[in-house]
Amino acid sequence: MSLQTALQGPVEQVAARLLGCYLERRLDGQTMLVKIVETEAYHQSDAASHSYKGKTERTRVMFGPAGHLYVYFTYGLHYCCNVVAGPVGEGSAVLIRAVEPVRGTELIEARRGKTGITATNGPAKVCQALGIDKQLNGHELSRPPLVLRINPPLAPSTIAQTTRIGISRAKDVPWRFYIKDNPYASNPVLAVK
DNA sequence: AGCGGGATTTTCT
DNA sequence: GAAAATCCCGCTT
Repeated sequence: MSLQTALQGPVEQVAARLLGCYLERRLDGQTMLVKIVETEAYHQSDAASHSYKGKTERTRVMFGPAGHLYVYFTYGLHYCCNVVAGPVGEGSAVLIRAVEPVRGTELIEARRGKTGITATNGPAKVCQALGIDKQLNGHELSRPPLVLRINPPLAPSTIAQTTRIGISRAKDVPWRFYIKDNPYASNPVLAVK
């Protein structure tokens, strides 16, 4: 399955599709490999999305080709990263909310100053762990030093679908996805809401 | 265990 | 000028 094929179609479907896929990050001569365990979908038709009000300097990448990385800065000190989805001209992307370390766990925990699930169970934590900042905004995820590797789709019965976290508009849109029973998914308790 | 505030800067109104 | 797709610490129960 190619990267481009996996990123086309409805963005909420892409968000579910990215669960179980790997991100490979080269940094300072070392490699970190993580599994995506939690995502959220955002689309220009969605009031919670940065792309809702149309293309701006900040959201330019969201409207570009699929497979690029959209990085934004928020709350004065945090970065969050998204995988751009859909055709050029459509403002859609998938927020990477949580990952599970597969390789390079020691480096990840050292970069975060935390161990265990608290090292990577939140969108800004993922960026800090993997060293993702504004320099990687617009980066092509088919090329080093940051590669998105598509894995076989997970069985639907292993995926949980809920409303999104940390937004004030379109709270009822159930576009958050995570791998059931995965301890690295952030705050599973919110699933019932 | 749960709540509340502070950090800190980009972006849009 | 205010809000923001967050995180962490410290205080209270």
